Amino acid sequence: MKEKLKYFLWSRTNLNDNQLETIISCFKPRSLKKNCILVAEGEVCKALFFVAKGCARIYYADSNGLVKTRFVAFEQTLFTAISSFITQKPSAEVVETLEDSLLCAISYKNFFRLVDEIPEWAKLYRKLLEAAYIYQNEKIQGMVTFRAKERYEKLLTEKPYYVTRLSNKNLASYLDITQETLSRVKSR
Amino acid sequence: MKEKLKYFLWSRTNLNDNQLETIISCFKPRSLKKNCILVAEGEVCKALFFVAKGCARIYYADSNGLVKTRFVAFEQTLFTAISSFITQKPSAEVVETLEDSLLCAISYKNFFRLVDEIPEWAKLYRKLLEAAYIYQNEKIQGMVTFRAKERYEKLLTEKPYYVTRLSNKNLASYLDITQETLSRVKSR
DNA sequence: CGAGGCCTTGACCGCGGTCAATGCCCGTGG
DNA sequence: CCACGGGCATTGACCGCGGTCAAGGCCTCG
Repeated sequence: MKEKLKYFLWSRTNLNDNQLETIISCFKPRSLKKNCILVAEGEVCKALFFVAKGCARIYYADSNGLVKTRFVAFEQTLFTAISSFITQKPSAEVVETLEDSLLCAISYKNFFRLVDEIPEWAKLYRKLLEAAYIYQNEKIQGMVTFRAKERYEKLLTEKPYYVTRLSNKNLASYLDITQETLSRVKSR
Repeated sequence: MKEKLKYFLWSRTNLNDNQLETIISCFKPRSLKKNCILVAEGEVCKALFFVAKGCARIYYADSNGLVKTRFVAFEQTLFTAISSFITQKPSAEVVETLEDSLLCAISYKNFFRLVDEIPEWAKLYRKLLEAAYIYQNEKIQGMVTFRAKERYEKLLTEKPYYVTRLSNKNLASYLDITQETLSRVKSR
């Protein structure tokens, strides 16, 4: 399982073997059933995760208790409840597996120790933040400029695995529409 | 004008005097009338700006040509068309002054040269990215969980200067509603 | 002055949310 | 093995928020 993490880091950074080993030894493997809560609402997010297998989502509940999915992490991605992870304040967001999954987790402490000690790791962190920002920005644009049906069709062509791997319920939540309208949209 | 930038950096970092001077000397002051375009659509954003006086906004046009305001930078803030600045690809976003303004600008080259040379500056950049991410995340949450009237009222209590300093047109664009509904919402 | 932009108000209507009924699938236990 | 229950998906009826279009008034600036 750690091989995937190693390959992921190796292919995206200029870390040397020593550094790679130090970093990877900080990650702890975790095998989880589907629908496991990794970070609960109100809890401080103390880890960052890598998905070796399966997938997980990050969601929050709006004022009416409706579930809004901010992000779905599939294989080969690093993710966490970023805001809480950065600020170490209680998280409005919940992290939950959507399938039986194999994850690797690094603690807040170790993560930021490495940021201070290994410049190349700090650089990776910067890249992550940049990517996360750009992702959020595009998501906002999508939500603001496209209507329900267009958002679905865009996702279907750009990231079809979202449509195939997620249940309608979760997909609808990710697109910020209701199950019912997703169902209608799908059937033309 | 540079005094404000100096104080801004001094109060937010641990840069020593030498470093502060190097950094500040990289910024070029610019005095601009209102409604000046700093970065046009399709142009690569080659600078990051500090607002000493006045304000500027970042917006983009949706598929129908409607203007959507992503961010408004008032005094004492660093800002840019982040996505384009990071990737050095043509910007979908436009940067425009909303009032007669005094800005300081640092070029892409100098900015990232400093990131490599001065760790404390790299740290500031990280903080900026973190803050930008958290800002976007909250904006998404607000758009998804509140309706037009609630968004306006939230902004009115949390950042009243948005309501007082921006024209209805720009405020509506920032809230992602039309001028007409903003007008109706304001009059109860 | 006139022209153009901004704000307000009214009439209309469509997207998509809400509620409800029904059917389907699947895991669990008798 | 089947019966049952709960979650998910589908479909229909309804309706409200907020967008669109249009008209009229006001302010600013050349």
